[in-house]
Amino acid sequence: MTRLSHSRERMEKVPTQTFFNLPEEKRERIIRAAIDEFADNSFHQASIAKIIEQAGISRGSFYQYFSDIKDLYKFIFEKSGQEKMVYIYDVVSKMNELNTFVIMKELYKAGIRFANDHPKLALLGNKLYKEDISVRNEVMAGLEEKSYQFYEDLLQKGIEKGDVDPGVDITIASRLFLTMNLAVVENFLTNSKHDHFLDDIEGYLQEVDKMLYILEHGLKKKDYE
Amino acid sequence: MTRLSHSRERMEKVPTQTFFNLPEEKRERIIRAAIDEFADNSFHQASIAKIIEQAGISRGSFYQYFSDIKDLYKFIFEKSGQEKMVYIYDVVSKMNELNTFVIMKELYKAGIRFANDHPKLALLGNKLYKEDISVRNEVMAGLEEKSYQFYEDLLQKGIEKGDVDPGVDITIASRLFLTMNLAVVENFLTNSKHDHFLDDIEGYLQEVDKMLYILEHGLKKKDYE
DNA sequence: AAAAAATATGACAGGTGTGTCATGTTTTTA
DNA sequence: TAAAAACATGACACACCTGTCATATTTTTT
Repeated sequence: MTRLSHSRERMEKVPTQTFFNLPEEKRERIIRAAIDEFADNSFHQASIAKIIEQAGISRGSFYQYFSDIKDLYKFIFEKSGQEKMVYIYDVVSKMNELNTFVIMKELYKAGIRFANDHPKLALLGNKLYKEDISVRNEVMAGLEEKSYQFYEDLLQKGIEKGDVDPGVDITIASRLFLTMNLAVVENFLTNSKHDHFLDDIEGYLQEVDKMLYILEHGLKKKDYE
Repeated sequence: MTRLSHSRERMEKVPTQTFFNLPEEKRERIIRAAIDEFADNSFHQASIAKIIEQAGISRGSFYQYFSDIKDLYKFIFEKSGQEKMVYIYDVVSKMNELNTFVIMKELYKAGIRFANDHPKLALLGNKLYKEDISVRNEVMAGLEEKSYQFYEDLLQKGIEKGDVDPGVDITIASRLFLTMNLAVVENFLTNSKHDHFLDDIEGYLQEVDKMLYILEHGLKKKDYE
């Protein structure tokens, strides 16, 4: 209790307490408007003007909740991360038992399911990974390194389990893995927009299998002569 | 001759004839300013205001050479492509003789040498590949498809030569190859900026070897039991 | 119900950018 | 050398954005 009252410090929270005191409907409206804006625009193209316009709040109010658009971006990105966790939690929890390549496949699949259910969040996240390092550092606040670390651990465990070739450079492989994951989601998002609406994403998952086949076996022809 | 005179049509060239009539020194100043601006900023952040400021020309003059900033971007991107050609021409010409994986390696190496000699051009090109599809289509005008086609041909020849596993999906593999190429160059550019200045790029090429090892052999452990 | 605290508002100053245009200046042509 | 063509210039109108602030409204506290 004393704890709690102490937590109301002079340091402002990053979305302000005021923001969380808001009636849920209004708060949701702001969040939705922000997601739309960040899904459609790069960090620098996104504007407070458009967000408050769509959310139907005044400029003055915006600054009562966030100190600038970067704070809002951070908040939305974190929320997105939490939502994505829901999709990959099951896979992560089985990381020690399953074969490394099965894990990888499940991670890719989870990523696609997330993108299917929350296309705007996926879009927004992918956009962020394409931003300059300076923007990424400001908004993701070290989350990127965490991703790499996660994949490095996965591969390291894979070597210990005997699944993964000990000859591969783990740092490089994890970069490759993350990059490929982004490309896979990106590809899914563009295809599901333009082409036929794949209501079942199973068809698309076959594409992922082909991708993983390459990642697992390489491009070289096996069993000569 | 009649041909040549006919080519002076009512359709305005895209950098205007006026631009090419300019004294070389002035033209170069504009090109340099544009390269700087496009290397430092995204398509939407780049501005005519800053370019003319650095080049020391008036706003009115700019519009005598280009109809808007997109035209300038196109022009610079094309120039950059021509310059890059110089680096990969040798490799391309040997495409039929050499082993497919040797070709790939040489292509990566050529990309790195290009980035080493012309970091701003490489930066600018990499930035463009990260832009939205709409921007890419406007500026690259189908050049992207050409890149994919090039890699698909390389892989197809590889299968015919017996180098490449016929089981791999060529479309996906070519996407992977292009993506990796971008990542490699990106990585080189960031490293050569922040860390120690690698005056010899040979050290960095070892990284590329590790990358290609994965692409060639995959991540899976070989020779079981 | 009066005072205090919390929340909301939009006008405003100031910044950056674009494309145009009337007006110069220089070069070429006749 | 006079007319025409080519080239250069920067002020201007308009657009879009940001962060602040005096003021108004609502809610909570006393």
